Amino acid sequence: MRPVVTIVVVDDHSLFAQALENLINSFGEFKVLYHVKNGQEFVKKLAHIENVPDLAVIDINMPVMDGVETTRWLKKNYPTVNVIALSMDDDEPTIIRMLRAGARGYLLKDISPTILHDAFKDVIDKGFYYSNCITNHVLTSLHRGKEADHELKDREVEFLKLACTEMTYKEIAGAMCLSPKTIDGYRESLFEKLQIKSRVGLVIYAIKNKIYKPE
Amino acid sequence: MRPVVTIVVVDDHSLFAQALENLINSFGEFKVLYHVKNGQEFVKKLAHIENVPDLAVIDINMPVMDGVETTRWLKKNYPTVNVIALSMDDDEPTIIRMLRAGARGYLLKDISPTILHDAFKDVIDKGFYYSNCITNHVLTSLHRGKEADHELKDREVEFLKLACTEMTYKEIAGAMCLSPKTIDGYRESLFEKLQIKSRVGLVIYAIKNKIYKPE
DNA sequence: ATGAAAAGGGGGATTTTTCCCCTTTAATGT
DNA sequence: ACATTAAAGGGGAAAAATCCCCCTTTTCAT
Repeated sequence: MRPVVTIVVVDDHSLFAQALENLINSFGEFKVLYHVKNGQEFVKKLAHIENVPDLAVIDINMPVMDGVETTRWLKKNYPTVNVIALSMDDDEPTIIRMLRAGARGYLLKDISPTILHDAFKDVIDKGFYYSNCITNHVLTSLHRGKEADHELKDREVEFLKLACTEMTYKEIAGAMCLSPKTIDGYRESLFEKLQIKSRVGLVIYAIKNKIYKPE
Repeated sequence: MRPVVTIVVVDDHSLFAQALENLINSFGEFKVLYHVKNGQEFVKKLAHIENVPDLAVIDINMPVMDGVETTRWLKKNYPTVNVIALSMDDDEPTIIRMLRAGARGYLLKDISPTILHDAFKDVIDKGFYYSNCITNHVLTSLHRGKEADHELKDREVEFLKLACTEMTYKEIAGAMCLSPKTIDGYRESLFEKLQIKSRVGLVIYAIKNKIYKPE
């Protein structure tokens, strides 16, 4: 008989977190220590060393300190904690970033309790859990190879955020302390990288990739 | 001693629905009959008359048949069912639409189980539950009066959707079988109504108001 | 060390977007 | 019946976005 596996839930929807806590506890083999609203609260809680769990179930879309940041911090400071990412949307870039940050599994919020249970067991016993839909995503991504991995630079991301406002490129140039011509260069190189043709394309890309979050 | 209140949960995140079901049952005074993934499934379930609940907890963002549609249908066909809307975002237009559709309460997913419990009791006993943040929203909306209720016409919504693509206005005009000049008129009137200055403003507005949904 | 990128910037042309003022036709209210 | 308003459309101009080809300086890997 192995000891009870301890778990922490990190999710800003506290109703969901609470409900999930009850569900997990009902499995019997697991014990939820507590749940927190975001990464920052988790960091605070972890200051008390007795609160370190075996497993952390982390939501990706959170204000303050999101899932990717939290996972990265956790892997650096408490590498023994296994991370399972929990998210509503299954967009590929997010999955990749989450796995690179150190997550051992990725689950969508529309799964069944049974699958959740299986995933927990797999991560504890085998060290990982990858559902079919996730492996498909990752495989297609890897298949496309590294030449398509348009990693945006900090400066480009900054520009992208401003491009989602009603500023003209000239105003953006002023805000970034660059010449309008340089901004024009950024724009053109992004059009090429992202395979788009207009500023609307920039906005849509930024929103899909959570570089700009409306509301 | 009153009889047990029966509840149905409608949410496409079945993990959340399941977890919420457990939580609600743990209150003791309520009994969740079943949970479904969307309005269409709810309609099917209701075909068996013995499955009609006292209360329906309905998520707003669902594929297939969303919260507003579901509530409207429910109020027409089963007016005795009380509806509590459950959502992640607290954007005002959505709240207004949901209340107009017939919801008796509006809750955010980041509330505590206690508040959830109170809301259920209020809706059953008093027929409504409005949290502080919601009443603020609604009051500010009502305060702004009816002249600011930019209800968009079908044609404008159609234009707005196309404006979120990489089509030029000329192409949009072609797609909508209108002169480019008419499209220019739509654009200008929307700029006025929505208090914006550029096409980026249109895209952001459309996304915030769920007229265009990226992925 | 040296050639190749990468980062910042310029000139200039073409389209698109944005803006303002104006006309016609059809629907609508009083 | 008549005024009003909404919807579709036009002319024309200024501003912004898009595109293409060019230059310098720095950084960086072989």
